[in-house]
Amino acid sequence: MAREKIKIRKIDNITARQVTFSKRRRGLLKKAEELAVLCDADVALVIFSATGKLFEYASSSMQELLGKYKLHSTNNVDKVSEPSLNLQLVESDESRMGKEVLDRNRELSQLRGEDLNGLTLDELQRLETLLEGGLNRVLQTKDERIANEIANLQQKMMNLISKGKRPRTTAVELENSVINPEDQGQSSESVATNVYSCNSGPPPEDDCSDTSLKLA
Amino acid sequence: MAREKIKIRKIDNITARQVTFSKRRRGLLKKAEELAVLCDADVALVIFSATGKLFEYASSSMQELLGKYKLHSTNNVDKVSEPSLNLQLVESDESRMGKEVLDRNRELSQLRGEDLNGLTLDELQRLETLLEGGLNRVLQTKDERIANEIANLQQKMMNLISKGKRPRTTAVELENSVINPEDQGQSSESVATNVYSCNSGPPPEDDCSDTSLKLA
DNA sequence: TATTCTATCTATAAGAG
DNA sequence: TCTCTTATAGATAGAAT
Repeated sequence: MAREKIKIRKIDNITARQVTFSKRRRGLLKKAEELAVLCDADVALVIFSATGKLFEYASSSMQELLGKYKLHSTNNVDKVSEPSLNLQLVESDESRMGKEVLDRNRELSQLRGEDLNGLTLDELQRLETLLEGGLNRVLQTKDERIANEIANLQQKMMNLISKGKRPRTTAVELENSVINPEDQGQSSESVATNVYSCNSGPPPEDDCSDTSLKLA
Repeated sequence: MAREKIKIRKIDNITARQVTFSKRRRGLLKKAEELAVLCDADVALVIFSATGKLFEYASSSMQELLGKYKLHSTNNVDKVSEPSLNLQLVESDESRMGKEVLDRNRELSQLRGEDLNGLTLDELQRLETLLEGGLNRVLQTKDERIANEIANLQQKMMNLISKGKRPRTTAVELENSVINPEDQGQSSESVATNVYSCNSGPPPEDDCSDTSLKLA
């Protein structure tokens, strides 16, 4: 836009490139602000020079804007935090955590109160997907944990049984017993109770209390 | 930069503002790219229109750039989590919920990956409850939003109908029509399509296109 | 709304300090 | 590296479509 027309490709001459960077950077920042003001838009602009220096503009809070961006963009927060498998260990980790914290913070503040009213339908949709994904992961982990605990308990019981106690259920019956996932999330005690409930009737009081103590 | 010089402040006329937004947005995106190419810089640009629509440019991966930004900017995660904006309401709210937010933050970062394995069953249970609550709030807000949009559209349609158009569905039928929540989050147009789908058959082309245009 | 058409206004490439 | 100057390329306000 000046004396001569130039092609849009990396400027070879280093000095010229730096000069151009300085000029155009200013222009870009200015125009970013103008757009935000004139059109009531939210604008975030981040520029890193080739030497790594940072320049930025944000019409409001950069954090807010980036958080909002996260909601709109591929809500793959996980995918985002994963890809840096190869390089900078500490660095990428820090930035990842920072990002995570920010994201979560924003999400939390949104799901906490009525901030939700400020969100668009699309944003709500993304939040929903996000929360659902998290919830599913939690549920899955919980179920696995419970299944493991139950397995452990069964093992312990079988050990006891093999030590001479007279079982009210055989080993085979225990293995085939169906555990109701609805009754999870409690202590070992309640799980044990659950196992007992698979029997046809309640155990005699003496043995029951005895076993419960050992399992608790 | 044209017929007349304008002052850099919010354009009052809505139409003019939108037109300007469209033009300047393009210009800004173009210049962002030019700067990146010419000067070998890393540039990230995020623009939200006043209506919440997202436009973006990133010279490389937006994720990488934002991560890089996090490192350079206030490396301070604490300062970041405090961005309680500018309102007293928010602030008091923030301090009141401060601890809880921090806790949830930790929990949420845990539900991201396999960190869940470090949690006890009880902790998982808490997480589950938390997420369920948030999810419910999001869903409720979304449903309300959708219901509102639908109501608006119905009102518009009824207005059209009352202006003499011969309806294929009566007002009562419209009110009783069941809207499928799966099809939300889109423009008025798609919702209108949805409403039409509640009819026994597709509307004649002439009227359909006519109404669609007026609703869009 | 988004484009197209101009007349103008801005940004900026070169060059000099 | 930044600034100022100046000529020119580029962006865009307003109007029309």
